[in-house]
Amino acid sequence: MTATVGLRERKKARTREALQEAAMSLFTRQGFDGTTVEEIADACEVSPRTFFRYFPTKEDVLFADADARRERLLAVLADQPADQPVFGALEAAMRALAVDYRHDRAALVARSKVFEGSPQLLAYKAEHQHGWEAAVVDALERRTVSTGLPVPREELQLLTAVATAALRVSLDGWIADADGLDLDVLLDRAFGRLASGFGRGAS
Amino acid sequence: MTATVGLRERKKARTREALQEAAMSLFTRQGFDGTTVEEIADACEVSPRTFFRYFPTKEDVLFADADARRERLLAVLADQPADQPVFGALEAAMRALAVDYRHDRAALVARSKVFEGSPQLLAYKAEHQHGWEAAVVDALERRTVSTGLPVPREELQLLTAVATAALRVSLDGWIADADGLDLDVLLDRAFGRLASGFGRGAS
DNA sequence: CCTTATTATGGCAGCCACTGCCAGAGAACG
DNA sequence: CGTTCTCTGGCAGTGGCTGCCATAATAAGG
Repeated sequence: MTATVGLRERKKARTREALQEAAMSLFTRQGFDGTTVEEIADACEVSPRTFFRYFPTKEDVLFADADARRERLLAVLADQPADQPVFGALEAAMRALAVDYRHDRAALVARSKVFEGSPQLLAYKAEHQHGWEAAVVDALERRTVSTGLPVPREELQLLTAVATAALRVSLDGWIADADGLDLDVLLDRAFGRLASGFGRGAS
Repeated sequence: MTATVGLRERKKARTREALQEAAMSLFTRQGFDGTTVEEIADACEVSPRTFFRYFPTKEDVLFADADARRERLLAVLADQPADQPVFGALEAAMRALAVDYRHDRAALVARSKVFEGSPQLLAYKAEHQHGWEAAVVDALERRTVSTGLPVPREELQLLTAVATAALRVSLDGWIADADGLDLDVLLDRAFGRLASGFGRGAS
């Protein structure tokens, strides 16, 4: 175990990246379903068997970035001041995530196109986000426990689901680019609506 | 084309039902992933090839009821009075759906257990619900257009996502049976929270 | 250095979901 | 009764995914 990254780890990282890039490239050209693992592996001069040593499924090759983002979101959530209300903390976290997305809209759009082409892939993504929501709820629960103000778990679930929906709708609108609005504006609208409630809201 | 149901159609319906029941039975006993299509087909004395003539995927054998429910939900939505605000109509529709679920809690719990056992299946379910949300948004859009009060599509998406989240959280809580509360009570809570907004809500 | 333990990789065989194709058995219809 | 339609089964094949084992390369230790 060398302190500096050994030759082995560097090579692994390179292979991993190469697989991701080759996959994304092939997917955009011929679709997710129209691309076989063998093709991806061949493009990197690796055996298909090796592909599955890096990614448990063909889908997972598209979720490495998302996993990193998830970690960052949880970090942001943990960094929120203790006196911040739960929903406020959630909104801050979602906005932090949005900042991340804004950097590479083109990539997001490309990604979105790939996803659209395969129901299976969309399903996988939905499940991924679901697990992600569960992680957020857990984080919030730990947070509220430590502040001494217990919030029922079911309420945390609802809050998280709602905040996630706001982010999702905003992102979808931004990607579709219906009217060239900035992501921040869309987020302002969505969270604004949530804050004011639906009691006697829009017709 | 006989007006009365011919022998052929009756047999088809019976086979279809038999497949669904055999599948559910096997899934509960040995899990979704631990059951092959061949086993299901054998249990009904049918070839695996035939199974796929009734259901496009192994997963779909579990979604026949859900499809029927979706139709009913859209019908309820269409029946809402024109002066009903959008969110009110959504809540009414979700409550109608809940009435449906209440009838057979045991079945729902069993179903839920089967789903828990397979991430793939959960993914499929999530995608299914997503398509379902899209259908609701479309219905709402037609509705608001006909009442002459246009509501931006993005707002409808947010409303639908939020209402769906409320139903989902309530159902999950009811199934988990944390404290034996009735489904209606859980729905009251969830929709109550949504109505009052999150602006300065719970800590 | 040279030996030894780790670890990454490739290839093979195999399971299972799913599909296209074709042939045969039976219902529907005249 | 004959014709037509459709449901069905079997077969072959693709592709995702896994277990197993041999091999080659790297890392660790003397």
